[in-house]
Amino acid sequence: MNKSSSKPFYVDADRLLLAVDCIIFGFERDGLKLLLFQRKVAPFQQEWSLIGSFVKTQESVRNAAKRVLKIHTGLTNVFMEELGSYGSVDRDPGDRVIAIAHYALMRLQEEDKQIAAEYKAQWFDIDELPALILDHQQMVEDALEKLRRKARYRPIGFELLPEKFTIPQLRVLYEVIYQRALDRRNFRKKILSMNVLEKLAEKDKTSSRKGAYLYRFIPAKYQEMVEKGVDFVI
Amino acid sequence: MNKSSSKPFYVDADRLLLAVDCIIFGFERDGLKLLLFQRKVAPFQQEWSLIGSFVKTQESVRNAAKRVLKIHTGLTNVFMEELGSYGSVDRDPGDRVIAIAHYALMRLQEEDKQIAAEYKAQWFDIDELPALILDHQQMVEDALEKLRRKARYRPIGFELLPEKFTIPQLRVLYEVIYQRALDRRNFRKKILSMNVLEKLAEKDKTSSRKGAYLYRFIPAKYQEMVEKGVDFVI
DNA sequence: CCAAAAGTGTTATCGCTACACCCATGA
DNA sequence: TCATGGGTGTAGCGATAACACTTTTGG
Repeated sequence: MNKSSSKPFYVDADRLLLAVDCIIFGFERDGLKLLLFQRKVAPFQQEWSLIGSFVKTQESVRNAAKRVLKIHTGLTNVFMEELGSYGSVDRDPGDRVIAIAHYALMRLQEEDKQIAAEYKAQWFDIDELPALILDHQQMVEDALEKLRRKARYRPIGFELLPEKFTIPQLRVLYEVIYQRALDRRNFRKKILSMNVLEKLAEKDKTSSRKGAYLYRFIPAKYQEMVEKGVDFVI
Repeated sequence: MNKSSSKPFYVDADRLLLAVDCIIFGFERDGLKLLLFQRKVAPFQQEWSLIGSFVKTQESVRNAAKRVLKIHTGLTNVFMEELGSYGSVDRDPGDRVIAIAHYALMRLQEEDKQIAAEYKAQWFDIDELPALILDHQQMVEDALEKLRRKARYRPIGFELLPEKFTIPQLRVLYEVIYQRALDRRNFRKKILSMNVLEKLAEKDKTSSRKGAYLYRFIPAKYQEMVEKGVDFVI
């Protein structure tokens, strides 16, 4: 396949470089993390950067973003969504490049940290980020804002939990996203009133002596909730 | 300037066609309209299409969208926002083209209809659209959903009104966006409780014998509201 | 004088917030 | 036995929703 296309249409249009950049948030009990890596190519070689790649002629934009994610984390089933385009003329002194930013959300586990290390990538605490190249700082800020807003009307947080989880785990997740404490009783009440959780007989005892009951989403109800766009927590 | 760039970086990356498409909503008392035109170029020549254009090397994505808007409506100061990218490989049989869709919102006036006519563009009732090319139907649906969601936490509707407007006008606007009737008393109460409106001495008598008082936004309060992202109406 | 739209208040309900004590358990 | 996190209920407040009559005025 020829890079500049063999088709007979649109022959006068400019051809541009199109990149995807991924803002990858990691969720841990003590806060949100961001995955950054040291750029391998010039310009700005070795500086801290979001992970990204150019979009190829034979892949969709979304697949390009998935490819980037897989390469740098090994993961494929991660919540990811488009943030928006960054298309000013001079954003990249290396050339005219339009970036389509995507943000992803994942639960951080030890294995993820190791994978990241292999690629010279590193997880940073969200409020202790190093200087980033280009407009990546702006992308991160925009992604955070979108994430928080989104969490209000889509059950985003749920994407981050294992199949079975406890209510305190779910609450901590939202506390991390919103960066503020939520009332335990009110949170439980609200969540349970949605009737999307099924209480299991098992308990998780990893974080307390007493143990907390595990829950699971009822798939049909959960799906319904996603579609209706339920107003969530705050 | 060379189309395929003279810079020394990123030489191995594919170069793609990037387009902007604009979903232009027009607001009238009797409902939302959409601006469509008959495509001038092959493939799909003469079929109904959103308005769009390829992004040039020397313009930002946003400016490309503004350019499209200006060409087809003559307007420059219109509320417009990015909707998202449409980047699947086969979306355009003419070539590999990534589209970045934008949606815009404007108050429809007679003059706009004339301008549109000159360009063989036409305003359609939102629920009487003709078949559209490519994935434009999908773009319109996505834009509508985003518009309605957005209207809940940003004072979008206000962008559509003239400087002086009546409360019934504002209400009709939200009724058109949400496609349902709103209670007159509750609407007025809620709007006034926000303290962003200044009541003027004049009345608008174009739509009733009694006449309705004109109002104006208090710029500082309005700005504040935009930034805080007030929860709105429903 | 009447048609047509503008303007106005009250009440019931619901959801959110704030808040404090007991429970189960492993060490 | 005690330290730690899990689990529970209630009362007050504010916001929303439902609802009907009066006012103005051009024709």
